[in-house]
Amino acid sequence: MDYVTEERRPKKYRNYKLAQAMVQLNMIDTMGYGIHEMYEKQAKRYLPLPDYDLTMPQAVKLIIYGDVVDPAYSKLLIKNTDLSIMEIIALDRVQKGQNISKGMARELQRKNLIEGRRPNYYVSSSVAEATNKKAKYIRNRIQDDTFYMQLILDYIDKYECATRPDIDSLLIPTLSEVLDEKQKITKIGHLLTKLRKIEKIENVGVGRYSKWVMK
DNA sequence: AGAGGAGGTCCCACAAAACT
DNA sequence: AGTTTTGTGGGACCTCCTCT
Repeated sequence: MDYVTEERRPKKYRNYKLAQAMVQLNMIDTMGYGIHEMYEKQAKRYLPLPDYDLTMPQAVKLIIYGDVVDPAYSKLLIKNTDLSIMEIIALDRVQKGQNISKGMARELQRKNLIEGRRPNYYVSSSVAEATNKKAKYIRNRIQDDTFYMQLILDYIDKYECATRPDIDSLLIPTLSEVLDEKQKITKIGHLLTKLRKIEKIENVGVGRYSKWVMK
């Protein structure tokens, strides 16, 4: 992220000849402006911005999207050509379901560029459609929870019972990237409590031997 | 027996939406 | 504009099991 902003871009290389040699040996990209340029080019083409995967300690994985993920995002960019690069990046994160800072979220919300509630923001495609969309998005969000709950119910229905690890491995891959591992566990805990409260399922046993069954 | 861990429950704080 | 409702994450606490 830092390399995208002005401060972190190299203005010139201190050892020009060394840099040239490294370029010729394909050890570094042409002029060191690559990352910033890629972001700008993708934005100009109304495409989703590149992502970095830093999970591997020895390598950096760059994902460049060749296709539009969220059409609403592209429309928005076309209509708002005066957005700053940081705003575009933040919007892009929203459309990918990733986290953004509170301050940025507030700012984007004020400009009617995003809707929804932390941490479930959505890119709004236009102010005129906002009211329609809002209802739709809220419905989507509620649907998400019922979707997850249905997954749990289906699982228990099929296998008659489910342990917590069963349910975790069932839901964790499908939960939003916004949540980290710990938050996902908490969320699943809440979902289970919810299901128990509406008396769909019940918990038997305790600790390692606890399992969920249909009520 | 006691420490530590796993899993569940309850409740609180916070923020945003909905309501009036 | 102020108030109420709702959704969410997180912490404290409880029970019971396992390990030493």
